[in-house]
Amino acid sequence: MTEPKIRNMEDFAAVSGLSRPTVSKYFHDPASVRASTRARIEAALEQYDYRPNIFAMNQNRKLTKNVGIVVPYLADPFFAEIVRVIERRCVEAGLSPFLFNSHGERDYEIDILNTLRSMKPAGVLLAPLGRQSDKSAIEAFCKDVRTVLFDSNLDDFGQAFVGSDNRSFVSQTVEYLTRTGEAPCFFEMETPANPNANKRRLAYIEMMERLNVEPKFVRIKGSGWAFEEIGRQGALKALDETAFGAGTVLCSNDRLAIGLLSACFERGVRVGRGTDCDLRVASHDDHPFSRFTCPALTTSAHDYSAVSDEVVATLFKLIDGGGGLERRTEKLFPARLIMRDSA
Amino acid sequence: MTEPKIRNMEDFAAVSGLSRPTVSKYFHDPASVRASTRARIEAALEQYDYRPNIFAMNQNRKLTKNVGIVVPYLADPFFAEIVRVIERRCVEAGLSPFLFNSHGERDYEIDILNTLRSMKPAGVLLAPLGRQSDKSAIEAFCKDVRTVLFDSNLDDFGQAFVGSDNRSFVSQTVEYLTRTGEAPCFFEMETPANPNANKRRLAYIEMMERLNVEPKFVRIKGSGWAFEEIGRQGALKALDETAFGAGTVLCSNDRLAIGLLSACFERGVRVGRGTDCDLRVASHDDHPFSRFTCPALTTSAHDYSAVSDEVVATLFKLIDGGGGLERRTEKLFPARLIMRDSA
DNA sequence: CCTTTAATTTTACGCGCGTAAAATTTTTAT
DNA sequence: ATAAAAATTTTACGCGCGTAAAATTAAAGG
Repeated sequence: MTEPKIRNMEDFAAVSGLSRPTVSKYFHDPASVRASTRARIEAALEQYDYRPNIFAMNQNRKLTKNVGIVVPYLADPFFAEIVRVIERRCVEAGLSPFLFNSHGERDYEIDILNTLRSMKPAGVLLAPLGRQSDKSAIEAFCKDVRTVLFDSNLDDFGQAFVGSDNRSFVSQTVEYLTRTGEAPCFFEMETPANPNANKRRLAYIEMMERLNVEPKFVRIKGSGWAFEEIGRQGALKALDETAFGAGTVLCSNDRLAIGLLSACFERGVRVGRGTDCDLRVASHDDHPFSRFTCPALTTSAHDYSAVSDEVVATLFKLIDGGGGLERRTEKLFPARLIMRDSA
Repeated sequence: MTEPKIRNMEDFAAVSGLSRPTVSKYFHDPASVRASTRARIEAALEQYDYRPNIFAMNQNRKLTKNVGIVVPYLADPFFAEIVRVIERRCVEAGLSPFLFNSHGERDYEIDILNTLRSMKPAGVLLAPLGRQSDKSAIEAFCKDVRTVLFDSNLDDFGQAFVGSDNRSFVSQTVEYLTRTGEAPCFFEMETPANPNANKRRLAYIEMMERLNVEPKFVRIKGSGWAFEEIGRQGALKALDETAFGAGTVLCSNDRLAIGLLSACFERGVRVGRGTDCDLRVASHDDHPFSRFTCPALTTSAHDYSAVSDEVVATLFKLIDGGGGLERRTEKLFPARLIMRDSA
């Protein structure tokens, strides 16, 4: 080809026979230029496949189309899955999602917030670490950048919170287990990283009191994000000490349950609701792998799709609203009980 | 505070008592300014916590410190895990990793490459989709941007490839299974998305021929990235048709194996190497969950750490080398057999 | 202590684009 | 057809920073 090299929007406008600002308008919103102009630009686009410099664009734009998505630990399939859906929604809406992983560490989270601040994003979807978060850093960030919290609520930071209703999760599993057998004991980490874990514990206690049954806990040690291994080790110890006396266990979350099921298999403890079984196990989250445990895990499912939709919808409200919402909103979605073979 | 508001580097340089370009040098490389100058900047930094505009910085920089990391499907824990390690290595080295997920789709991958091109990254670490990739798009991209391919090799694109040695994976599992029992049949998808799957099949055939045993395949239908479910459905069908005759199965990858184990449990097929077992199952990848299947999965492990280190080291060579490497390199890491209870 | 050389800082300019306001063209109403 | 209104395009300027080259300062050598 003997086409002249297109180095910037100026060059591209020249070959399109238009002025640069007109082309600029087109890239900001193709509908904002006349149809005939749009056609000319798109024709030139085919021929030269020019793309605006992303940095120069964002530098001066009042509002970039960037959206930050921050999760505490991306190697957790639960977050990988929810992020997968959210990211797609953003792209469909013409936004540019940027994905950040806090790696379970306070310092990473702080660095990410600083990076995001300098990216001047249209909005940020933040699932905070929880207990480990630097609350004052997050509070300061939320004042500067329009932020929607999801998964874990943190004080009243951000313009909105979208998550699942932990009480709904627990009430359904406890009710089901009790109705079809006996009230469960609660299997959880001693010092959970995530505020949802605390809410689930409280909901468990509340449910048990309503049923007039003494709440019973198996609390295991451990830190970090290797919940399956923590659950497995804790369960091995508990099994050896016959701590699950009752015969029905409700795990705080599916990852612990996966470890527990692995320990049961290793110890020859039969899990399920059959008469020949030793233990019933249920849990919360509907982790992507809970379908494939042995036996398949009975669990309370997040409405991944509804949560993702609401998170992105809230973000749009923030963006369109200009200055943000009038007041902070909290939206919680109920769980759906998924009965499988483990309980 | 009555401090003047710092709006840009000019302001910040003023309160530091320096010129803006000196401050600019500092941010590019703190060691490039005199110690006394550095001290003054850092003192001012404490007081005003200014951060340079990331877009303006990258716009003019010959080489940004951005690194693109692209994986075909982030909700696959295998990729989540390897990305987790790579990302940390990059941060430790002072680079800014940006994570992209191709969502298993050709169009996403193309869009990501376009976005990356406009980000003028110092380098890109690309795990391509494989069969679904738009080869010419990737080829063109690799010519413009210094790229290290990992996980899946694709023709001779990019400046280097880093991955695992599929033959090493398969030879160890086949050898082990054969030595401790009998030669396995091979469980795989009919039309795998990933070139590694093809290499594993060829390695299996080669190993079997060397052992003078007829290769035997169970090939299952399915498309997409829900490998566990595909494996489960395929295994249910195969079990019902007693297609695993031999009693020893080698799965192309752990995710299929997870589905297979789930199917075995459902059908009451006992998996393991004990005399009371019906089937031995082994696989490849050492997926983060393979430790927690029931029974725990015998598998060939990637050397995640070595691969990650090498990927990042290769990237550094590219960056430091300025124009890149003299010639394309390929580095393959051998697998490590992990004996667990499934075989 | 003075000159030469090296290290550092400043001057001066440009990057690629957004955007308000001015100029132009197109559409609508008369 | 023509004036008024609306839509669109162009002019003109600035954003925040990188960087080559010039100017300055510090270090080295005699």
